[in-house]
Amino acid sequence: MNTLPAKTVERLSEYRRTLMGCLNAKRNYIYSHQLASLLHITAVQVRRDLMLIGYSSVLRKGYDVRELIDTIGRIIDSEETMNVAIIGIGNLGRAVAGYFKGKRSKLNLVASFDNDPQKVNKVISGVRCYPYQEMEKLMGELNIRIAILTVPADYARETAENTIRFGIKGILNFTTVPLNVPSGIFLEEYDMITSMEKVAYFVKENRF
Amino acid sequence: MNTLPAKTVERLSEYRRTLMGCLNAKRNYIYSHQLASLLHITAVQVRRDLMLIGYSSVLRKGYDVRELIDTIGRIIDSEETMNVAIIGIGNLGRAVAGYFKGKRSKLNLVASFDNDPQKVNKVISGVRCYPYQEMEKLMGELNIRIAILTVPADYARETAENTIRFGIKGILNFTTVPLNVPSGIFLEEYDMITSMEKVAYFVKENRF
DNA sequence: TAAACATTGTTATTTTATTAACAATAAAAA
DNA sequence: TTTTTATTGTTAATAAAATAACAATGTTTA
Repeated sequence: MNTLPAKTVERLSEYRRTLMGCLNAKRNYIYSHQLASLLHITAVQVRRDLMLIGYSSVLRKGYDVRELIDTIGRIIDSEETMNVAIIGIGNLGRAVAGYFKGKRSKLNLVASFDNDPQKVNKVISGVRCYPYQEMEKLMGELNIRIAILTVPADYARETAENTIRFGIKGILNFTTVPLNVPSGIFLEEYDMITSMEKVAYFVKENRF
Repeated sequence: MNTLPAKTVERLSEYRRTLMGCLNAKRNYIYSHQLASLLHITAVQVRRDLMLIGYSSVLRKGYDVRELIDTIGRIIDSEETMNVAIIGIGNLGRAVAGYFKGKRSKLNLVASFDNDPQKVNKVISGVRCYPYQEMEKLMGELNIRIAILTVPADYARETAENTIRFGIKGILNFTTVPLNVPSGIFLEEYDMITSMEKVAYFVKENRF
């Protein structure tokens, strides 16, 4: 299978969680327009995305919720679990950690790192916090593949370089410092200030 | 001036902050390719964005950093300050509040709301937390235009509807629940789980 | 049974975003 | 002074994403 467009991957993640909600509500089949409306997108978008992953419904009966959840999982999850660490377990790090409570099936938060002695060697938001100095050793031992960067801006670049040196393959950068990474490392950045200023701009303009 | 493309607005926010860093470093002029490289994008992108806001440099001298900061401000900031509230001052809310410390010039965080008696009427992360019940009254009094939604998923929809009823014009939704809003309200959503699963997918695929 | 209908999968079209190409031009070098 | 060079602003080309169009087809209704 070819690599999917990034936007499709994002929506697949959202489809799956929405579908899990449907299962909980004992709904076993769902039409494209229903799934679309739960996510406030169009039915065509849903059908197109599902086409890309080769999923087919029974005509006029809608999609089999459980089956579709599985199919999406086969596409976007890895075979074995993928281990994740949070670097910097301040407010933001703890918030992110909280999302792992609901058990992301194949994504495993296995460690956090910090250099605050108050935090080190404690379990914070459900995950053990290790001293920053042990990162090198533990990245290997725990087979950590993804780093979530929630350190203060001043440490962003240095920390990112370290995680890469210690073998990380993907970084989710929540700091406001833009990173660049060598090829072979996947980088996803999210900047909250940008989002806030964007909202302010469009509110001011009031046409969008 | 026509409304700018959303992506351009996002980059303008990033340009400005990068330029402020330059000013601090006593750099007064900057070439498009230098600004680009600080953000790990292309010089054409920078020039194109600046073309859209009608900024011109002195040829071959690069952009005047201070002037460009001002120009961007005139485009993306509103005349008067725009007031913001954080709804739900848990870990994520506190993390967001932290970004206002550095004083977003025209974006003012004036309140947070929560219904935890432990938090109410205290100053948390630099902002006073008011009881959820007072939202209606204070949204008007404090002239709050933008709501940042950092409540637990179960409250997302209800809370969003309330903020809209109380006069908010823009929502930045950090919950994992997709919202839909009436026209005239600007909605920006960010879903951390989606980002994490996206990173996991591309790490697994290892071609992007 | 035949006609109308609802839904899907997919191709075609449009829109949006990015990248490339290049003329214009001033500074620096010859 | 003339030539070369570096940089910009802008138009043209390409790529990516979203939307529309529609044939195919099984279900329901008449």
